[in-house]
Amino acid sequence: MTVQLSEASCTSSGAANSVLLAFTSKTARQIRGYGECFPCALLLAEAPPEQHADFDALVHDQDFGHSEVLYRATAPVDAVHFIQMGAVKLVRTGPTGEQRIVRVLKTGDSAGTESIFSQTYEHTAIALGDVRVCSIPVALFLKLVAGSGRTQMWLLQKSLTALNDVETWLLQLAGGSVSSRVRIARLMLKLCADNEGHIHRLPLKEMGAIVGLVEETVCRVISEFDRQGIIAKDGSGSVFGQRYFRGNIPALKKIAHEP
Amino acid sequence: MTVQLSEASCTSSGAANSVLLAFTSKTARQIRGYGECFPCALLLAEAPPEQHADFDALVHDQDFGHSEVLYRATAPVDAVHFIQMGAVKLVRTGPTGEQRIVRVLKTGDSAGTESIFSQTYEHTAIALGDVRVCSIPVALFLKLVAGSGRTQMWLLQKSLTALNDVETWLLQLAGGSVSSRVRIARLMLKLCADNEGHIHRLPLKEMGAIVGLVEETVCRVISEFDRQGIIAKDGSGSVFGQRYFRGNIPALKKIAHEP
DNA sequence: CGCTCCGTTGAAACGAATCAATGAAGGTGG
DNA sequence: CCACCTTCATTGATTCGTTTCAACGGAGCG
Repeated sequence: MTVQLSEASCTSSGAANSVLLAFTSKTARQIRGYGECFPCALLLAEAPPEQHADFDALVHDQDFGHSEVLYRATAPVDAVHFIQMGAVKLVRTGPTGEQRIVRVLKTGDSAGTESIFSQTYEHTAIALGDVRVCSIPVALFLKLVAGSGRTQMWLLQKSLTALNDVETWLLQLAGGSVSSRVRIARLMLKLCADNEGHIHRLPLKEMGAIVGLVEETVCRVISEFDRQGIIAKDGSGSVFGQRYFRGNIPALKKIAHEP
Repeated sequence: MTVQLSEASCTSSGAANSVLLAFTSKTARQIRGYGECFPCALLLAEAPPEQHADFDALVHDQDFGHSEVLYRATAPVDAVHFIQMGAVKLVRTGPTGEQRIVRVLKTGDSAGTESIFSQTYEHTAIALGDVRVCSIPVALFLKLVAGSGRTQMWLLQKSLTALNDVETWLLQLAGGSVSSRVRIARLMLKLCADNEGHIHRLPLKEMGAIVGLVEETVCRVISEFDRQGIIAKDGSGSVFGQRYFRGNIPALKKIAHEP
């Protein structure tokens, strides 16, 4: 039996060029049970059979709780992680110690692959809420990648998507002539968790670290949105309400397109 | 005769992981005369002989003058360009029309490769000063890449380097809590043309488009640097003086590390 | 010569950072 | 179970930096 497995079911951002990524084989789930994780399925499907044992021995699931560290900048690169569930922030530290969140990874993204050619990680990766990942030692990962053109193309595509994301980030969120109000509206649109208006809720300080604003300013803007009924602090009191906003997406989009 | 050809001689930013890129063969210059251009040399060395004719027919040098457009955002992707000489700015346009320079490419970088999986370009690429590039139709490029794992790894590495650059850009230059003075000092360090203190001189408005400041503010800061003797408007009057500043690099570095 | 583009400078308006103080929530240990 | 402590969110008053508006001079060009 042959089955088409496309990344569309796994990725969150951008329209994947599925021509390159669809592959025909037994589904990964059938192969070994890594079906939940597209990258693992791809790697396994492309690996020569004699490496399957390595794979089983070295690849493992890992769970992280809120604000736990997946890896730390300047630490030696030991593994790459594929996010099966949850969100992860990538933090950079500047020459004078200033910190800034440069990306937020969601389900289907990979963490650490930026650094596979470096000696040390370039970011600190921190879980936002509960996170489940597949971890692969970097040595094995490199071996598997080297042997598979398809995996290389997949990685390349992921990397280009990430590049695109960061540039969009830079354009739309980073300071400059755009008002705080607009920047935060744009940020909220980026942090959408679904199509129901659920928005990942970060601490105000973290939002500030993304858009380059101070905690208090973020608070003021969000309070204003709240007063205008554009967002609500979903089920205040419940755990849910501390993890998500509920937002009026069209209204936010309108603001995001203001000057 | 076998010769090691490493990209170190071609790239400008970051320490290339030459293990991956060094390849053993006749040098490209010997092969066909594309030796000046590392990517062409690589592609040609990796291409099967029957494609060499295509290569000769379709790959050609191209020159651009100051502020000429290499390609335009939203236009269909037709070719990728390897910069042999000069500098190119990549401009993005936001939802509300705001423009921002997200990267500046220099000799050894490639333009357009970000978009090889897209239908349309993501940036507008504009020459800064005189530029010479090698242009390859994207269809041929994709064919060559698909057939060569080494080229894929090279592209991947380039892409990761670009990602790294943009994130650094975002962290260090984009607004937020960093003062205009520091941001511009950092920008000037990025625009260094050599080790003699020559700095690429962009119109004030363009500098503003990079760091997210208004023309006038940039002017004030630069005037201040001038008054303090940190930079000079190299040989005012000469063509040279309109293309470069002369800067006191250590002094600029000192400012760049201020809070 | 008049035109436009670019750089330059000043004065005033605005927005965000800063400083400061308070309240709500969660965790800890008695 | 409650007092304590820490962290996070909130709000106000003030200060500071950057934008905005405006005006002018110089360079290049038709």
